[in-house]
Amino acid sequence: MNGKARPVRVRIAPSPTGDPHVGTAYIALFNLCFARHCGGRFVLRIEDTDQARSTRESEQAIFDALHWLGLDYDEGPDVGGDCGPYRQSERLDIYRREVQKLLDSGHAYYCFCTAERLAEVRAAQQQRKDRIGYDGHCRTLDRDEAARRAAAGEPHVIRLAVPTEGETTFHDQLRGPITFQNSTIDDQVLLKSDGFPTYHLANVVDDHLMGITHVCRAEEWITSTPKHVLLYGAFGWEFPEFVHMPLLRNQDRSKISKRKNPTSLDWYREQGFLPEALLNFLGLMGYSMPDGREVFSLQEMIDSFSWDRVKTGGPVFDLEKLDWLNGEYIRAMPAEAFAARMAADRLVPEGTPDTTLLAMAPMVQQRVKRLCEVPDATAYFWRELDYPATDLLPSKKGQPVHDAVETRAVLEQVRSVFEQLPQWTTEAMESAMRALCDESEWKPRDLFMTLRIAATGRAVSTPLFETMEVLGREESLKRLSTAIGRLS
RNA sequence: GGCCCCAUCGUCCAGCGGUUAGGACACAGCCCUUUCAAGGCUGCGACACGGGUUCGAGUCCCGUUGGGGUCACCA
Repeated sequence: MNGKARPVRVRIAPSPTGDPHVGTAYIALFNLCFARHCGGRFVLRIEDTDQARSTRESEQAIFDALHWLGLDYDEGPDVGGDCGPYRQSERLDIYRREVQKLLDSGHAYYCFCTAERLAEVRAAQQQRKDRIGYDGHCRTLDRDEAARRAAAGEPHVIRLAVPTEGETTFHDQLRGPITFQNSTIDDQVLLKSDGFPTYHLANVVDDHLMGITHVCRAEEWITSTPKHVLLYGAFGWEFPEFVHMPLLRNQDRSKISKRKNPTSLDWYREQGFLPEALLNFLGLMGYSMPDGREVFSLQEMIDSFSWDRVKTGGPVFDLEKLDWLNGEYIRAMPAEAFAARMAADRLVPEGTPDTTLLAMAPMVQQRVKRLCEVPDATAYFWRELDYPATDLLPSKKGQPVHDAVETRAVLEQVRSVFEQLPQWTTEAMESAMRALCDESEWKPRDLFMTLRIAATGRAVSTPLFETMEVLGREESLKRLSTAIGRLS
């Protein structure tokens, strides 16, 4: 359709407002996969044309989030490139220069309508159930006169003169041709009264100047695409290929939103989702591997990438599946890596010996889905937890199996066995305890649970003897004594 | 409401005219088992509806319904 020989160049163009959005990562992922698959380049452009809402903090958060995810761009504000500046607020002269061309060719016109008038027009249209849009009031103004007024400093915007008749069609990579009647397209503002361009103008000008060959963005942009197409036409520029990705959805199928879903990438990072897992999950939203694999790396997605494998239906964002996937990635980590991660993320007390972390790692990895669960899941490794004495008494279906006297007696036996155990190892402890069961009325199940409570303070824990091995003999005996004390 | 997009299990995907409609998450049961996990096995569960086209439609076309997006000097 176009760009036969042009090297592939794609971009994401987030606006730096609020927290870095999961949708940005989603679109970035697909752009990056396509670019890398074709040996093209992936660009980050900051669309900060909304002076009121854009902030530098938000911009920095976008950089950080993208880098955290490993969605590294080849060009961007913080990494440079040959097509800069990559921040629209630094390209204002370019937009003014370009929009002047449109003014000269009659494709755009000055508009002096006040916000009040526009509101009135809109209200009237709404009441009459008319088409909503600018009524063309200033379109017929004398060109020279309008230019004079503008030059004299009268507040104004510049609008696109959309043809009143005919239709505009563009090709979407995933959806085929999409047609709009020109009569339904508004005379969009191109340059705002503050001298800043609107998204529409800046986006088209920059995509052209930056050599963007494929505009892959979210589905919500489809309705503004004909305006962009008209702009390319007015400028006499070559059209890019358009690719509109489906929108991520809330459970109720509305566009994913902060109120109904966590949308901040910072949140995912804080919760302890691994970048690889989040990327994999996002890839699952709308994409599938040729062999049906659900767990795959970014590189594997890049290698297999094809628009043919992208779905158009809007996927519901399912945190439960992300949790499962994150668990898969956590379990797949080498124990050394997980241990290092626990320390680096301060999920464990500072100064914890590597040997301890390494011993714990396999037990913990298997039991958490998010890294943020680690501190609670390992609490009893660092301190003796409080618990009611009754937790120590084994019961079956609510009926007591051993009373406090029996339980205390067996714990004292256990303590003396453990004190004399030649080796403080899982194997030694387990065989000693099973032997004790053979000689007493205690079933392993009951004894082990009582010991589990004594050692960890919880009915749910990492494997008993492995845990006690990590705790060490001294600490374990101390906790046994505490338990015995509670039954006195 | 106008315009535009979309439509296979509850959810995410496979299917690109001929399939007992497959997999994953979740859920349920069983197994393993010192708890919880993890793992294994089994089960539950879908082509929105109506017309065409065709020897034959989940697959192609049209309509209906449903869902979504968009109608700003926000992107």
